[in-house]
Amino acid sequence: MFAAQLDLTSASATGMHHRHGDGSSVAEQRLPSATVRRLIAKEHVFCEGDDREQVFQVEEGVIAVYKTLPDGRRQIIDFAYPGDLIGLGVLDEHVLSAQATVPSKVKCLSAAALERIAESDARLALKLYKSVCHELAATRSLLITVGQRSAIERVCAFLVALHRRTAEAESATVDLAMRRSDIADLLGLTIETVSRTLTKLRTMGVIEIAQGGTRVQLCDLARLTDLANE
Amino acid sequence: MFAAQLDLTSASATGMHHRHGDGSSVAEQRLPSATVRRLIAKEHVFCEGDDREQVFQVEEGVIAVYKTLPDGRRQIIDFAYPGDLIGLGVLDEHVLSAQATVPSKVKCLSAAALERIAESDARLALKLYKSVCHELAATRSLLITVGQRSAIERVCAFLVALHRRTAEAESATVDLAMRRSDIADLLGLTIETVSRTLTKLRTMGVIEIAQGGTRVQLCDLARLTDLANE
DNA sequence: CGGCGTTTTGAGATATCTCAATGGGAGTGG
DNA sequence: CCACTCCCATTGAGATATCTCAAAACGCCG
Repeated sequence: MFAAQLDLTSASATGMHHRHGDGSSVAEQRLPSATVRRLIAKEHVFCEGDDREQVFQVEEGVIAVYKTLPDGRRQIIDFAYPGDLIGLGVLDEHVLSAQATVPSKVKCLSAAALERIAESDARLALKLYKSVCHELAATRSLLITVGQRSAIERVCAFLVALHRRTAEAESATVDLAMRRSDIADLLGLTIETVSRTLTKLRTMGVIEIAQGGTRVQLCDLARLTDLANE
Repeated sequence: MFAAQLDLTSASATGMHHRHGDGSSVAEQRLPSATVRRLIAKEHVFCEGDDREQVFQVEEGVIAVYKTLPDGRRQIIDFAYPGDLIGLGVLDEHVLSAQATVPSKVKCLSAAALERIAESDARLALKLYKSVCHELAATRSLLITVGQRSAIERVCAFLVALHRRTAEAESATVDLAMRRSDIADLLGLTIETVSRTLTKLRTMGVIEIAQGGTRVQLCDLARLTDLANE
């Protein structure tokens, strides 16, 4: 449920989520100063086929990373939350598109600079490696959800993962910060099925939905985890 | 359709540039000589939860990398073919299981040694990074297949990918080298649906099936690609 | 207040699954 | 060399989860 975790800025940056940051950043001095870009809902960070000039780190909001089939069907690969890196890869072009689901901010970093530095800096290269390993684990987890689970299991797994990923301490409430269509395209379901499943969970007393369907209270997290089948 | 691509032997054989200037290959000296392990069909290379002491490179055969849900449903994440690396990761334990689908051979490499070397060798670390990027791309591609495509599209996509991955020059024939159940668990379908879809493709004249259902001739590769929806 | 995008709900259609039976090879032992 | 068995693949028929199409309700913003 995260694109990549990487602490590129050292202790000087505050308010970041560092998950496996392990000390100061070597890249710090050499990376050109990063600019921040604001995005409105539905605005693209980049599109498939664009030159991969930059890598982005989410600062605020949610970015949906996705790919579309020729006929328009869309699979969301990942939602990127603050701290996550998007746009990493080995090619010159982006192979995925990335779009804000709500008003967001991203920090723009030079892809070339990052990779040039990594060529001589094992610490940074290893960090990139580990970040992508984490992203890979998240993608696998989604693959399992989409390949094997029923609609209700998928939605429960999504809610549990979202909670783990974004919940502030103690709070059993998650903010969806996206449309039903985004959840549907992540889970390989239709909007209607997502909606029906959510109301079924509400009827079962496992969740409560507020604020126009965007704020979800997880009343029975244990039950929810159980329904997700791990 | 591949776990990870990495030429570890040439990395050391061709000599890498080291910042410490000792002139010889770090990887070469410190990677313990690799042993080769033979596996019979269905034998495991490693299981989820095992200590991640080694990383393996497939030499012969096919290895299914998978994860099972508590209730036994299984999602195959990837088939690893000769040259592919399996077992890379950031944790001390394997999070996936790996099992030969046919008699196979794997080269065993020390995970600790590999990662220790990568800590001081940016070239190797960057290779690991790029390998995992490729694996990530393959997993995403499967995710899209499983999340968005119909049964016939999934099977076509599988056949096309298998062909790209394993076909010798000019040959329009692929060797399945696995059971229907393996294909089903990769594509998120049932054995019966895979079987029915295959015979439908045969009826349509797009493929021919020989040798007890393991050898498939792709009579109309263009059509097959088309049916896969890219 | 009106309009727009989104979500919810309903009812019927359908792709895929489930359960069950049949068939085919490959290997084994007589 | 021929049964016999086992495992796997195929085929069929009915069940069902999810999708599709359609309408109504909601919430937000100008």
